[in-house]
Amino acid sequence: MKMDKRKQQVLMALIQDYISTAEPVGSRTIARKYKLGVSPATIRNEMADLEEMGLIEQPHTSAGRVPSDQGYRFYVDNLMKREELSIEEENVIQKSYETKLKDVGNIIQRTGDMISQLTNYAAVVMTTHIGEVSFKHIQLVRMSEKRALVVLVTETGAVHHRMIDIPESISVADLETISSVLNKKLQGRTIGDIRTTLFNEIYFELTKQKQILNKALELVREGLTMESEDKIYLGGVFNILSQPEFNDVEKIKTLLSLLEQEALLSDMMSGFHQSNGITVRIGGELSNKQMRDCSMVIGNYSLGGNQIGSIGILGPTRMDYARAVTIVDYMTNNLCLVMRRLIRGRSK
Amino acid sequence: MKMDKRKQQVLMALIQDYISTAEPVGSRTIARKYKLGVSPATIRNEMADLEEMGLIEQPHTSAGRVPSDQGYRFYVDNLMKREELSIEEENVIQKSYETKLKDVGNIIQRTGDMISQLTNYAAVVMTTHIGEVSFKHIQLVRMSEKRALVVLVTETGAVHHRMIDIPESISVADLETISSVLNKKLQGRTIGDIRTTLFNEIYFELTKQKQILNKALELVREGLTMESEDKIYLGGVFNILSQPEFNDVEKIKTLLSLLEQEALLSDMMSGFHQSNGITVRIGGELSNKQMRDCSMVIGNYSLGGNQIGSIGILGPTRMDYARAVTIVDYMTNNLCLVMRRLIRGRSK
DNA sequence: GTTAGCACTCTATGTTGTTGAGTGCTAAAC
DNA sequence: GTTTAGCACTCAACAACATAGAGTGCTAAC
Repeated sequence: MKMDKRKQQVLMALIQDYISTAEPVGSRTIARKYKLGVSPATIRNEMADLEEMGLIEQPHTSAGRVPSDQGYRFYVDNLMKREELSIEEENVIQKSYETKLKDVGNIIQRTGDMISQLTNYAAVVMTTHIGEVSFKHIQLVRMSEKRALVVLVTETGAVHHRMIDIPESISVADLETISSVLNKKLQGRTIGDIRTTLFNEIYFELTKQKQILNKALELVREGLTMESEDKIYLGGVFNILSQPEFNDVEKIKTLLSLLEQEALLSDMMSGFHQSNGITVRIGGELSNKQMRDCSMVIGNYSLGGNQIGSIGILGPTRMDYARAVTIVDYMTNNLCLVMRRLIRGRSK
Repeated sequence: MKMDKRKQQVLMALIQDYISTAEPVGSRTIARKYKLGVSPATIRNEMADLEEMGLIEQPHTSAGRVPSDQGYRFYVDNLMKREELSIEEENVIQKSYETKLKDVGNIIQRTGDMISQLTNYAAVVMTTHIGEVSFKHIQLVRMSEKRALVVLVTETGAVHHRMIDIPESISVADLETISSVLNKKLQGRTIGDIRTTLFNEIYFELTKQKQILNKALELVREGLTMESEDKIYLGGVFNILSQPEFNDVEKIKTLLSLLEQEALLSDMMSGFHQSNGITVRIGGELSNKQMRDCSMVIGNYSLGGNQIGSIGILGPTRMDYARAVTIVDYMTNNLCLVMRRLIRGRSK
């Protein structure tokens, strides 16, 4: 079946109406509100076609139509128009970053709060796998005879830490030496680099400098593999409970139990590190099938060319995609500036 | 009115039954299930008295009775018997801590997971105000011409960090010097100490050692006042949604919007740093009146005599207080050992 | 002081009827 | 060939009503 102009108009009208009312949309409503210049009967025919094409569906015989996942997909890909944020909204956002920025966590949290406030959906903000980020500083702190804390600072100002075992023979001074050698050697490399290639080199350097046990380095290596300890901020969940599709306690429970699993969230957010653009995952397209009532709009933010994290908006499939995309777009671009401000200081 | 033995028995039976069934309890049920050796009619009389005393109430005329906040209070203070955890449960808990402990956050998260799993309520675990904990290491890392990152490691293995402004004239070497002087001077002091008393002393030392600008120290001071950046873990919220008192979407929304505010949570948890024991806050006793359908059982955990955090169980007022208290008790004590293991390494 | 008996209350549940929105189909109009 | 008016039909949502059952308080007897 051909997707002619009018079918598109009908689909567009239907989706827009459904997005704003959450009620199945009938032919009469479309004819009346969206002035396509044809009668309800004609629209009924078009709708029958659209249904056959799998773009819309009927909850039950005597109800209006509702967009299907495929319908939303077509809308997002072909019909949707980008919006702009209003000046006031941009001001609100900028203002929220104005108070002293203290650390990355801070920024992430504010970003998430802002998003959920602006959209009335839930927001997910996460920092990507640490491997892609440049090394800034490492410090080994001796906590007891057997244990030390590895503290790793990345170029982005993120701090990772982890406790490791140390041989009892290593002194505070030794750890200091190790720290300083590492700092010299690792300057400017990415964490990924370090993990995979640099070890032999450093190992050589260290044995030359001092008779430190083989084990020392292995331990540092162990300390460095802080596998994917992404920080995830999730907020505004209660927002999406206001959406009429979630007035069922069972659904809320499932959703919440899923959202509490950070691994799962992180999973859903990842898988498109490649793209610079914004990804929209609709209903069943999400990696987790239990989330089929939800959609996500996801974008990556970067610093100095490296993608260092993602921003996601989580809402019902009946979500205002145009607005969500606009906001993710704005926020990802903005985050880059804000991060730079955190690290470089206020420029003006 | 006198609270005689039998009234207590009736109250006890009523509360136990209500806790397990969530249904208003009638006189017949008590007579049948709890074998007090009297007829329903007698129990009705006793219940009328208990109601007059404000310990139980009637949702409506033809329903059974339900404990009031006061009723639960009496139960918790006078009637409730401490339980013991079963050996299996203890094993499960111990096993959950067995995999490599990497940092404090790790431990806190596992503790929270464990609690919500064992109780089917929500768990809140937080680290207390940093001021009470001893200093271990400080490091200033230069991030750009104008900015540096202060990284602070406490004796408990917690890492705090914060970005500060620095004068452009300060070099990496200067920061290194400052770091090392600070490290020497601050060894073993508590953060609170440092903030209030030690500054002059260090200031003197530093000016003697090197001509570093006045500003440097002020900045460190600024960096140190990381006010109450408590980390809060909250998990298992979806558990408490299974409780029949939360099958109302409105209630869930209110609850969730409250729980998303960390400040509020932190508020509810604090206010009894004094006590070593376990605090039970029932319904309206909670600092936030919107939470009157919930109760919390809260305990503090400590390390080397210092209270360094709190554990809380959040459930409906109709909560199994005996079990909650047992679990909080076990977990707080256990956490002390686990923390020590994190820092000292496995002892055997 | 305790208990059996009884009238009374009130929610929860199920039944039934009604309403109204929306459809698909047909035949006429354009 | 496309569009539209008209109409019979379907189905969820809602309200009105009836019924059952759990539980109470009171009274009078034990």
